[in-house]
Amino acid sequence: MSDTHTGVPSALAYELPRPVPADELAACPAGEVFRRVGDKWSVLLVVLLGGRPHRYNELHRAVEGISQRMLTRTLRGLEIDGLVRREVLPTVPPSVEYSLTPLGRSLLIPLSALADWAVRHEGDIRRARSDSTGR
Amino acid sequence: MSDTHTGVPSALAYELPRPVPADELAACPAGEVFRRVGDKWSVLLVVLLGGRPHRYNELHRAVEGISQRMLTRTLRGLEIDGLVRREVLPTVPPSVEYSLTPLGRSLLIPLSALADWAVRHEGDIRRARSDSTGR
DNA sequence: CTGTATCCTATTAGATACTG
DNA sequence: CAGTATCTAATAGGATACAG
Repeated sequence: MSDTHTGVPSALAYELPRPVPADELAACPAGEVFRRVGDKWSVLLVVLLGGRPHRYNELHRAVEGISQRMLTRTLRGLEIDGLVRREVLPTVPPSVEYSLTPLGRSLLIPLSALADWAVRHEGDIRRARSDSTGR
Repeated sequence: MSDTHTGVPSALAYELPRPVPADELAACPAGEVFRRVGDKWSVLLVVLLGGRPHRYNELHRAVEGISQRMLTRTLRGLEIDGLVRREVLPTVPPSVEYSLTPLGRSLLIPLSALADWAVRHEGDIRRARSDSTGR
């Protein structure tokens, strides 16, 4: 890296879509999405449903740690935003199947990219944290 | 479409890194990252600093709506996780410059992919929401 | 200019009990 | 099986005042 910082940090700049001006960010829908996806369970559920459809209690067992309340709430939120589809099957006793909509599946792609980043840089973050905390 | 599919339901399956098994997700560092990045201000600040380094009050003005408390707290969090660098310049009065670390810049890439998704599907989400709520 | 400290509110999430 | 209802604890976040 030859340049200090007279603009864009040079090494990665060509890989990035573009520099984003500040005023454009404020009105940007990205904020909404990051909060939808940034809660405690949404990503987990989306990725899980990305593998295959699941029934309610199936999700409850798979996620481990989620309360019924939060499972229901999170699924409702995802359903309202059009990411998840809820289908009641006419069985006795009733069963409900949750699956990703096409929109939900399309989200899975950038989501996976971010998850990938997380896996690759897990160590960096933990190291940085313990440099701050531990010492 | 001639499918050689194994059992993956989606037409998008071949675009995805892989189906993620449930037990792998629980222990996965992705959750940590999505929460770090899912709070109200982190993404905004990271993307902003991705454009160029900023000083404290510069960020305070650029973000608009953030309190001093949250600006400081969010920057500290990002610094602790090694995404942001804080440099005190020996001026009078003192000035502090915040910039992305290489780790922070690398995060900018998947972050931009997700932001891109948000921009492209903003309408879909709003439509889904109003189908549920307002009607 | 660059923060800290304090107080207060709203939101998130967990636990538990109950229902069609 | 697939939820709802209620209560409570923890956390996030804003407003304001003050400080080096």
